[in-house]
Amino acid sequence: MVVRLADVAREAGVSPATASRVLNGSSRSPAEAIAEKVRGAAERLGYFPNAQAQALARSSAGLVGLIVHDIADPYFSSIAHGVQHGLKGSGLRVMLSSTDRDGETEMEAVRAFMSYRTEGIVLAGSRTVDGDEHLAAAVETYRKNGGRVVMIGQPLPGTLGLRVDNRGSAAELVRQLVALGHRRFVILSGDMNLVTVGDRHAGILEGLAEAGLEPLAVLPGIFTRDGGLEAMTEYLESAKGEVARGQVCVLAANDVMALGALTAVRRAGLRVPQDVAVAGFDDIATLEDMVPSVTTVRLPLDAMGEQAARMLLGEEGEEAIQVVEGEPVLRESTAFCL
Amino acid sequence: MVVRLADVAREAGVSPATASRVLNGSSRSPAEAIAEKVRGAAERLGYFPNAQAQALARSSAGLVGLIVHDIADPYFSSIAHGVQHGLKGSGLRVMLSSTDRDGETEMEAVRAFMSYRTEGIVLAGSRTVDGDEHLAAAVETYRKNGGRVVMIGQPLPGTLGLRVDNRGSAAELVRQLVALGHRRFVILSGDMNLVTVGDRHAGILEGLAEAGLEPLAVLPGIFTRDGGLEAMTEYLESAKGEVARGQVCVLAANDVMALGALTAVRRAGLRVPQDVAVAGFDDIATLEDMVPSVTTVRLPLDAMGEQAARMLLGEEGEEAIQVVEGEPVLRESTAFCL
DNA sequence: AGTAAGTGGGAATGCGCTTTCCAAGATATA
DNA sequence: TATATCTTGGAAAGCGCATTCCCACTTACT
Repeated sequence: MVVRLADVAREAGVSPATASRVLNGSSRSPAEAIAEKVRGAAERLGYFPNAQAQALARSSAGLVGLIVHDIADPYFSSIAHGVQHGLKGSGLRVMLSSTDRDGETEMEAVRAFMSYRTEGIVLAGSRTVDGDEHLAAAVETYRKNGGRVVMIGQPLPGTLGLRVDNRGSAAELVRQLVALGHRRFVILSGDMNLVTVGDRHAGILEGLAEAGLEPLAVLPGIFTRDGGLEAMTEYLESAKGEVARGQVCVLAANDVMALGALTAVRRAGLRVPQDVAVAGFDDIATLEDMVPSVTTVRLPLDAMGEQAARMLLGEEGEEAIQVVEGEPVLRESTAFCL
Repeated sequence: MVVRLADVAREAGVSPATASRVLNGSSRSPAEAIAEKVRGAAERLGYFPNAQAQALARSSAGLVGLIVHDIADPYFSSIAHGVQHGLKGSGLRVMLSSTDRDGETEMEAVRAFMSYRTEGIVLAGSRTVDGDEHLAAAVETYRKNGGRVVMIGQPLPGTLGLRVDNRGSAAELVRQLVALGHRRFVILSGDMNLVTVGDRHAGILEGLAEAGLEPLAVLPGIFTRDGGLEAMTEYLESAKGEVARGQVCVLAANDVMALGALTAVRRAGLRVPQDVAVAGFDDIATLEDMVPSVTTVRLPLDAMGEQAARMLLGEEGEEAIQVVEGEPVLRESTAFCL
């Protein structure tokens, strides 16, 4: 049914060894006349090398693993795009795992990638405050077995990765907002068990402290658009007075939460930014088409994915960890209104 | 360095055959006492099966391929999410290829998936009007070699798939807009070489024709947000008069183009929907947070991905092709203004 | 012409696992 | 007790390919 290398060799009247040398970039390549015969035979028979067999023989599978929390989230899909792009031309294929933020699923992905002998793993998605020992152990095992791991966000010790300066960037955002005149902040935090959330939170508090301020409220929630919508809706219900007293500036833990919050504000019949100013974090693509445009901290997501891929390929010098600074981008959604 | 099954077997004092039977869901399972010894040994040694070797021995790799035009595009990332979800529990892993709409890259992906002996391929992304013979041939070869192919959009003949009724849905959208009072339409078409674009275009014309209308203009462009932005900007430059004469309704070939168009309109200092109404197609997630909310045709993207996965698994009866109807969702961006 | 060095192709081995196929022991039936 | 029927674990043969040797043969040089 399926054409094997041996079939091609027979058809071309050569040995499997020769056929192999012709069809795969071997260091030794046979005479052109023979090579031509082999290629002709392969073409005629419709030969496709069996990647599993190659992987076994070469003990290298030509795969890399990509783990993200949610591929439908623009944050991760941009990174995924960058990774694909960065891998282009390397001959490596990517295995994707979208874990829906489930730790067990994430571990399972690492184990699977271990089994598939992927050359490396790009692991995007926040670490959690408490439950990472298992993941760390799995990653460690993976590395011991010869795989490279590039983490985006907060690299685990020993791994390569891009460390996003969530804390510093958040603090800087707050500084700029304070300079604009804002004083009354509400933090829309997301799941505090996520390290990313914690860091951004800490950065915000730091920025506020520098100005001698404290947040009016801290709203926990889920780290998604709907999470932002819910938490904000609830807040606006319970704190009508606060908002009536003057413009409030909501600092969301990421952009999708900010979008949810934005919608919540509008549904409550309030204006952005006059009544409630809103800022996000990440600078996902759709943000620039919003009206009012939304303040955020820009992260070069696509480039980060690409760089992660290059680190995996070992093309990035031996800088184990690179720090990514976010750049605050002040837009209309946080215009200060007396 | 790396632990093999044979090592586990030796450690447990059994044969490799027995170890294999214990550790992988074989039909024959040894006595519990022995099984326990084997599991213990595997655990102690940190054994991970080599998926390549298993694939070779079983001649089945436990992989499925997923090909999308651009994983960063919310249309595709939603589908990808659905596919992942639909595969959950099947033990299948997904190999991703984001092709950036390049036919050659797409072909390469099919070939790679052929080599990796994936059980099937989910192929999302529009066919092109002219250049599909190669793809069709590759897909045909793939199928002959025993793989299933599920196409989302316009299934090629012989493949399984979800056929999106682009034409009918577009016509229906137009009907509803006409009923609202709109008469002056501009079509923002995207690359007419894409079948999806052509179908939606045809549907729009059909809807217009029913009302005895013709489009004011047809703007070709690239099938992305920036494509929409550019084409619309250009149009607004060159057709100031047209817009001044009264509200124009722009029908974009998809949502991301519509978002670009929206921004173009605003940058030109015009109002949505009073001066220019805008409608998209797909109903990507961020649409609901836009102000004004954007009219579109809703496609159940996530569910489509999930269903595609199930079709690949053969869980969907033997209906080879299922038709997906889009549902027009009229929102503020197309409010009719005299 | 004779030897050394180089070339090019093939036989054979092994990558790590699954899966027949066997054999030996256990149990059952007459 | 002797024969038939299950069970169970192991030996061995692949799965499809890359690659190391090895050998036959050229070419270069003295």
